[in-house]
Amino acid sequence: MSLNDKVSFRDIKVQILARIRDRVWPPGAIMPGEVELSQEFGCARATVNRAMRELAEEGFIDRRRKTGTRVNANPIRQAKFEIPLVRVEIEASGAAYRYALVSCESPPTPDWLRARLGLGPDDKVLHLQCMHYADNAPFQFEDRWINKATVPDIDCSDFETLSPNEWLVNQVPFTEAEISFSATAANESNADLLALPIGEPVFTAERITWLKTRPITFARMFFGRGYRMTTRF
Amino acid sequence: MSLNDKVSFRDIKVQILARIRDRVWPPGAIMPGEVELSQEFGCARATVNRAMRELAEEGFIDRRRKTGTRVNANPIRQAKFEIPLVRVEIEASGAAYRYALVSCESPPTPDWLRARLGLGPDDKVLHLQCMHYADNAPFQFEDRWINKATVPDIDCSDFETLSPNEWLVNQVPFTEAEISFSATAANESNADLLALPIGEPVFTAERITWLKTRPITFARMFFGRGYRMTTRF
DNA sequence: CAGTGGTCTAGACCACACA
DNA sequence: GTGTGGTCTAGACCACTGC
Repeated sequence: MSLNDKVSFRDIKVQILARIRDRVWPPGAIMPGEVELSQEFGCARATVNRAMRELAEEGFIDRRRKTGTRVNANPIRQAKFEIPLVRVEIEASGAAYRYALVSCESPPTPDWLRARLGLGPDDKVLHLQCMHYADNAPFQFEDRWINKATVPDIDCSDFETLSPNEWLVNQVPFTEAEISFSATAANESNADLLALPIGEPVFTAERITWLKTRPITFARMFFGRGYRMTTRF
Repeated sequence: MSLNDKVSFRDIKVQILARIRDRVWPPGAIMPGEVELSQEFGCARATVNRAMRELAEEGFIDRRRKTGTRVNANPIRQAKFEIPLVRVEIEASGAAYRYALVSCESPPTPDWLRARLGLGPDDKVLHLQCMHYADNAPFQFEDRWINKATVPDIDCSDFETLSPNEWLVNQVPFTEAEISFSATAANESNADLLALPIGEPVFTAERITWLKTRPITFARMFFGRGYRMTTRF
């Protein structure tokens, strides 16, 4: 016989989820406490605790001291997206990756960028544009500004063959990032490179990264026709 | 004095992250084992374990039995997005929410939908279209198909005043979902409702949900001008 | 104040993966 | 085999919060 196997926190998660799904504990209801459940399941309270902690992280239940745990009525569920390097994303799809630098210069810092990143009046930036291809089809056009104050040893020559994304990941750690996604229209600066007519919808990502409170880089990424970002849970 | 406070797994996370950021343990390097770290930090192994487990979940490190733990070279960091009800999202922004049903019918099931959801030849569907407004400005156009086999007690009258999204959340639990985001062009069916010229870029979300293996609903959501999905980490 | 979750400990055994 | 992470336990104390 081997019913002696210990109860795993995974088993408990499954059980609890089933009861939530089957409305044994309907949305908004208070569930039994950890002690009670640990007795029912025949395990330590810590085990129940881990199960419920994870369910709370996943947004199924809401836990508060003293009040107890209740089933979440509005399942504000969350979608996770992995944000890999472009090169990795392309290679994972089985396509051949190719990188090309389009332009690189050190222009005067535009005011909008100064405002966006909170740059001081004397901070200098590097501006560069590059393309990522998948099997020679345009996959992504990257338009990036780098704060020279945060990344001093930087030069256009660094990016002849290596994408700035990859270079930065390897050279500069970051502590915070903000990403946003939107739909924009292809314009003069990116339509040609993406092989799209001007005005065509383009899936667009913007990303700012900081090291502590100092801005490192601002990047806009324009994806080729038909790009989708997908997740499942 | 009170240096006697116990070491928290949070403290350990901070310490470890700092060492990773400062390249004390460079990307790809093997870190000390749990036992060693617990001695260094003066705490139980379980505490170090929890800290490192969370760091692994967050994608900073890679853990394997026997081999040990190494710092992730390619920070495949992940972005989390909350997917709340439209109504909640709008109200959270401080705007007034308004819902309007555009159309509702039970047409023959189109072949593309049959294929997309894996429906049988006799499965019937409900098709409905509705609008979500924020302060009377078009916020989202929702175009949804519901599988009547999975949601039997359903009728167009249910959606006169309550959005299908909200109705489904309250009536039908789901176990799995797939969401994807893309950029599309406004077309005859949604341009008017969103008050956009045809061809204008539209941020678009598609969502399929299942109860175990049975498809519940397929929805396309088209967002009004300038919509952005943002996250920070 | 009292009840519930949050966390830490010390110890144990297990599972996996590499040598 | 043997070392590392993975998990469970039993017990303890703490922290928040509603009464």
